[in-house]
Amino acid sequence: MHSRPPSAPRYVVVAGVLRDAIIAGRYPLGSSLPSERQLMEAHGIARGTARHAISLLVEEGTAAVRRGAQAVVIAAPPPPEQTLSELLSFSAWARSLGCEPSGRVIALSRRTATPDDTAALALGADEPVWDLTRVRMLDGRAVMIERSTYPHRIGQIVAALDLERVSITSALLDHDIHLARARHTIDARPASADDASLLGVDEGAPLLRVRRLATSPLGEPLERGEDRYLGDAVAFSVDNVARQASTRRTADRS
Amino acid sequence: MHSRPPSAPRYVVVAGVLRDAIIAGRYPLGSSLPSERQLMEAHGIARGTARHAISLLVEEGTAAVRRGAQAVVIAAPPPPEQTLSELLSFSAWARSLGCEPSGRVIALSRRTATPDDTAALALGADEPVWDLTRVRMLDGRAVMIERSTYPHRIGQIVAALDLERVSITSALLDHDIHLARARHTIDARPASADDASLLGVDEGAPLLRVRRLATSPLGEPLERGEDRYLGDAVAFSVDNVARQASTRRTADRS
DNA sequence: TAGTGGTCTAGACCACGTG
DNA sequence: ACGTGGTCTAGACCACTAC
Repeated sequence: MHSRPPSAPRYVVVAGVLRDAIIAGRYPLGSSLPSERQLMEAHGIARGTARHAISLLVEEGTAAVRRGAQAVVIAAPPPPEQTLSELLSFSAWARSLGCEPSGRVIALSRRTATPDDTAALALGADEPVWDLTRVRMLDGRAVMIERSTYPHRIGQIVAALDLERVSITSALLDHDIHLARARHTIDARPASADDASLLGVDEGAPLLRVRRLATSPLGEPLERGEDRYLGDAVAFSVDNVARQASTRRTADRS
Repeated sequence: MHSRPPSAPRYVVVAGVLRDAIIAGRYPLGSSLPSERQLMEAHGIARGTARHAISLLVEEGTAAVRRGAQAVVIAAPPPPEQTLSELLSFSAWARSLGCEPSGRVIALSRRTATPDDTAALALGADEPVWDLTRVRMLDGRAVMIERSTYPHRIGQIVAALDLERVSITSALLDHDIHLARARHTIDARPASADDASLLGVDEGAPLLRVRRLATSPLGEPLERGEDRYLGDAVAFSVDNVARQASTRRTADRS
């Protein structure tokens, strides 16, 4: 069963009941969910609340709705992970895979922001920033090089951490700093000589490059990063639904 | 101005008014949008309708809301593209870049589905499928190899097309077949000998591999594809918001 | 403390698809 | 023809933020 905190909104509770019923096989793939009016009756709620519940299932890709027909189950409910934090936190992701995450700090230093940094991180001129380079490992195997740049306010906190032991994401949370949004840009690049020696591959080997800008709930940039993954170790999955603007192909930069 | 069809829902109209005002500089980045009560007054609408309008801006990443405070502008409104169709249609994407799309058919053939196909495309055993391989070009430069597999029902339609001239996506639309959802899995692979000669690069060059499963609004698989892009010609961007489950890193398959 | 967004109710009319 | 989801109204109470 999907357990929920005591006083969740009614629409969240109802959505959870439906999810559980789907998992239990009560509504197989392709079958219809109860109509909004039926949900009103069954749970003693108003129609708006029933609609809200179903809309949660639609957002997460579990159900699809058509005008004039009841909602249809089109996929199994996803596990209740914190998807974004898994994407931003290597540690959280590794643990969800059942792997032991580890890391080695290659470099940590303070410097003056370049014009490039001030634009991307919305800084004033000449503000200091922090650079952090790490090699990240799954069960002892190096799979990724992570190069991050932090504004000084964040870098101060990061620099004080035991980076081999604690997760930056969760340490920032302790300081009430929430990474709430992120934009990732993904392409393929050949391994440089540096990359190659850090990851133990040949120079020129295909790496998946992920450039990242993570922001607070209000859009203030908190971290700028470039990760390079072993091309055959990691993949990114994206779900796209018509009418949602989340993923796009971008032009070449050559 | 963002023009809209005559009888759009009120909440869409109001959202459009807000978008236009943001673009016009009336609500700069970081400023507050009108409160829901103010929108009720200004547009003569109920609060639910005002909420709905703002929620559109939140979904598309233009605004952010916090309990107790008015919504805040956190980004410029995105262009009114059909993002998914741009992702699924090379032609539409190319035109949005101001490039001339073209393509060359390498192979088109019918064969019996493998167990792999029947699982991915939800087919019966031994159903026929169609394979299509194309090289795709932007302004005459080969940037991508596209390998698609279609169930027979779709393949029939595709095989009858002048593939050098018409877009498959729009041709399917004429047959009332809507590609409404897609899952993309992205990683980096070295160019095979075949890839290399088709794209005019060296064997082993880094390619961005995108595996795709496109489905109807109800989740019926319509196309399975594997695209290989020149690593330095194309990138994918993903926007992630906390609490939404759209993108994830997946484990290695080695 | 005043105003805000988050939740919820109880009605209503419409366009649409399914039976 | 009927039931469905899509839209919209007009209230209400609460928890939270800003001042």
